[in-house]
Amino acid sequence: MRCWLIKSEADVYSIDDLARDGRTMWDGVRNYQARNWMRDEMKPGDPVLFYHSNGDPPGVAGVARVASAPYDDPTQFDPASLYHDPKSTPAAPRWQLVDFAFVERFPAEVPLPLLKADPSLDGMELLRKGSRLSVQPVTEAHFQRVLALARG
DNA sequence: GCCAACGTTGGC
DNA sequence: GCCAACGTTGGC
Repeated sequence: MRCWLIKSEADVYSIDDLARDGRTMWDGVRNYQARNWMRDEMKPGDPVLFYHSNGDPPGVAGVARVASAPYDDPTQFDPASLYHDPKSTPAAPRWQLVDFAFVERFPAEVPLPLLKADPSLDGMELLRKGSRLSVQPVTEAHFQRVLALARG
């Protein structure tokens, strides 16, 4: 089992939206590295930190878990979708995704400055300068540390 | 709103 | 295959 982190802008799709929906299809990822993690490495049941990017401050808002095997992102075939990819066909799809299910919402977000200030999180991909990957692996130690921070 | 970091595209 | 131009992400 591996641990993960996914990013979403809270005003686009937040942990509260996931709590309401129960589970969701993580569509629209159009970065090959992020796709590869979902397609090749994620397993149902893997725990996932849910990060709100672009907040003031940004921070980790809760926990989800991988809730499906990978499958083709249907939005790539839909000309009406923002995520339509004209170079992608059902016979040769480019983009795969997984579903995520709600696990918990933290009482308060763990803010990015707190993560940055924590020496035990050194090396976390999220904290790397210039890191933009929206789906990324997290070590179990880092995952547990974020949970500990969330529980104060 | 600014800008650094990064990924992708396309000309050559 | 190189690399400049461009678009996007995301913190500040």
